[in-house]
Parts: sequence; structure tokens; C-alpha cells
Amino acid sequence: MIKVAVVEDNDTIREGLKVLIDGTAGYSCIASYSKCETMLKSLEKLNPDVLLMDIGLPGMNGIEGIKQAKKIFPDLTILVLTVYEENDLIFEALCAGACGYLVKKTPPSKLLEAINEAYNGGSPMSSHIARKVIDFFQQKKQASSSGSQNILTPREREILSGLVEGNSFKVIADSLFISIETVRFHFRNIYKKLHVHSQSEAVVKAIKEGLV
Amino acid sequence: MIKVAVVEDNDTIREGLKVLIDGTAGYSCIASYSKCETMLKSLEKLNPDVLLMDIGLPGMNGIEGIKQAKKIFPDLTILVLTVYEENDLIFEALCAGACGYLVKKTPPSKLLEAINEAYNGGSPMSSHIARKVIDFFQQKKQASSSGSQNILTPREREILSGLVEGNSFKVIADSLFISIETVRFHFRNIYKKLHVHSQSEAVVKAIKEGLV
DNA sequence: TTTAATACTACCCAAATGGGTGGAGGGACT
DNA sequence: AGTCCCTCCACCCATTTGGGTAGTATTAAA
Repeated sequence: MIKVAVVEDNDTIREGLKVLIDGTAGYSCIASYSKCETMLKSLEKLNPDVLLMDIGLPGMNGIEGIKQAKKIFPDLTILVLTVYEENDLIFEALCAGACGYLVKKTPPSKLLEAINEAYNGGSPMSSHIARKVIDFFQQKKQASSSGSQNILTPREREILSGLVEGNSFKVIADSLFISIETVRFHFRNIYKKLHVHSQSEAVVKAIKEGLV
Repeated sequence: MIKVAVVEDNDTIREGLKVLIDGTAGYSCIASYSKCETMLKSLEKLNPDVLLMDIGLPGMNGIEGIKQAKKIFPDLTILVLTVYEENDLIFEALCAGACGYLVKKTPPSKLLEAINEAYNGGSPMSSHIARKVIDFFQQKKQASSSGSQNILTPREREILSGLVEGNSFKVIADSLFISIETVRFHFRNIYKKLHVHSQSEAVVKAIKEGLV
């Protein structure tokens, strides 16, 4: 029996979910809330297996609700159920601790299946949501191959890598068997090319643009 | 009609896939290969909609094959079909350009459905694979909440953020309306706590550990 | 072959940074 | 009331770094 708790501000939908879950063998809706705040208060006593959450809520933001819930129960399985398919919300929810992301047009049978999958260690989401997550992985690659990668010479990339490893000019010089003056010379050129003026800026840019 | 190409070294499985795909309305297996190399050569002429790839291949590595194929057709939809569920392989394949990841125990009906989803802009994968991808997102958070996050005071995190934004001590001091000496003081403490000795090291650590 | 790009070295100077010491004020907890 | 922690500021000093200028060697392209 999977114990499900629901947070959803729309009364109709919330009741519908409760009926659906309670009416299915193997599932039980042990609580339903219209706000995060009330859910958080009673979360400890209830100890649900899966928390089904809307994230377009009045009052406390759903994302924040996920974070809070995860603080109380780090291992709690949280499924987001929403109408939003914006990238930002998806990533925020997943980073906050949601383990699955469902859109509201998901048919009831799929919804129940998703709850079951989540309960068993899976991460149910529609394949379109999944694509957005995957795209996120590939962004790095794309940025580096198209962007500032090629403006640096191989030697310059080597020098810059040294910095990202956390080395000082002196250490970089020694490891490459060149003078520290040469390292400084290269960095001056690197800075010009990247339009930065300090180590830290260069490191940030190198990491963000995937130059390393 | 979705044009599918298959790369799979096991003759039995390859033929099985071909029969399955060709035998289903709306799908056509326009080519099947046992090696990446031969696939790459004829890829341009064939122009398939979806490429179904094994990644445990003799000869060229499947991951490498994905990269090469993506070079020729950056928009090609590639689905990985494999027996491996190791994290590393999943991430490598996805970063290389695969848009979906299926395990070989996937039943034929699900396989066809997955091809269709991929063709229509989705990223089919089993919910267990999805969970691993999601976990990757949350690693950052976990590392920070359990690790070095809490050893820094809120003010120190604020100061460190300024550095990661690419600001100098002076700019950080001005933006926080405090003396540059105070900024320096905080950084000395931050360095001690993070066990680093320079800006760049601190920036790298801050980013890697998700302190920002 | 001339030219350009890259890699390398050196010296100069001013500014920024790393590190040590000391001290002041406020809030939280005992 | 005392203590601890966080925040804040200041002065000292040695080193590192950012930026400018100049020059040589090697290699690849024009």
C-alpha cells in the first residue's frame, strides 16, 4: 500500500486526485492540502511514501515547499504535478528535490503508474520533460564547440587549465617547465581574449563556457 | 513513416530489431549495421530519422560513434539501446548527443513507442535511468547541504558569491557597503575553512561544491 | 621568402592579494 | 553576567598579480 499525500490548491482537482488514489487498490491518499504550509506542519506525523505536489500555489511557493519538505524528510519521494512546462521551473523543482515531474494532462492511469514508479526508485516524467533535462546536459558541449573555445590557442588553454586546477602562476610555470613571466604573458593574452581582468573572472568564464 | 537505422553487433538482435521495425506500420528500418564505422560512412546518403545504437560494440566505441554521427548530422535523433545501466555510460552517451537511453529488456511495444516519442521531440528512457539523471542534478545540492555549505557563515557565502561573479575585493566591498579590509578579513576565514590559498582555488571550490 | 601567428623570456611599476595581529560591537545561548 | 559567534574595521608586510614594453625563436601560412 503506497501512502500518498497531495498538495493542490484547486479544490476540484484535489478531491479528484484523492478519489482516484483511494479508489485504486494498492494506493491510499492519507492526506490532502491546499497549501504547503499546512502540509509541512503535519508531514512528520503522517510520513507519506510519496508526496504529490502542485507548484503553482498561493502562499508559499511550491519550489520552496519542496525544499522545506526535503529538509524534514530528505528521503521523501516528491512528484511535481503541474501545468507548467517552462524549463526554469522544471530545473528548479528537480534541483529542489523533486524526483519526477508530471504535467496535469497526464491521464489517471499514467498518474498512478508514475506514483508507483517513483515509489520504486524511478523518476517518472513525460518524454518531453525528459528531453528538456537531456538538453540541459548537452548545452555544455554545444557552448564549448561553438563559442569561445577556438579563440584560445592550445597553449593558452593549457595555461588556463592550470589556473582552474587551483594553481598559482608560479606552480603553473613549474609544471609546464616555463618561466613565470611566460605564464604571465599568456594570461595577459587570455584575459584580453576572454574580456576579463582577473583570475577569478577567468576561472568562472573557463568553467561556464566549458573551456576546460 | 519513421526511417530508422540500427547499429548492433549481435546478429540475432539486429535482425530481430529489423523485423520488428519493418513489420510495424509507420516504421521502416532503412539500414542496419554491426559497426559504427560502416554506419558513419553511409549516414549521409541515408538520412534516417532515428538512429538506434548499441554502445557495447567491437571496434569504435559507441559513445565515439554518437559523437561522430552528431558531427555529420547535428540534429539527428539518436537512441541508445544497451544492456548497461552504469551511470558513467549513461551520462557519456547523453553528453555525446544521445537523446534517449533504453535498456535491452525493454519490451518491443515500448521500444516502438520510444522511437516514436524520440521522433516527436521526446526523450524516452526508463524511469530508473531518469532517476539517475535527476540524481545527477541533485548531487550539487546534496554535496552542499551535507558538506562545506554549512561551515561558511551567510556573510561569508555572500562575500564568496561576489568573487564568483567576477568581482574584485574592492567591488565586493563597495557592493556590500563594507570596508575592503573587512572583505579581506572574510576571505582569510573563507580560505581557512575551504583549505585554499587563492582566489582561483576558492572560485573553483565554490562552484564545484555548489556553495553559490 | 616574407609574413603572421605562436611560444617564449625579461624588466618595470602599481595595484591587488594573502597572511598575521589586534580590537570593537551586537546578538544568542548558558 | 559571562561566553561564544558573527560581523566589522585597521595597520603591517611579503608576495602575487595585472598591465605595459621589448625582444628572440619556431612554425605555418601567404
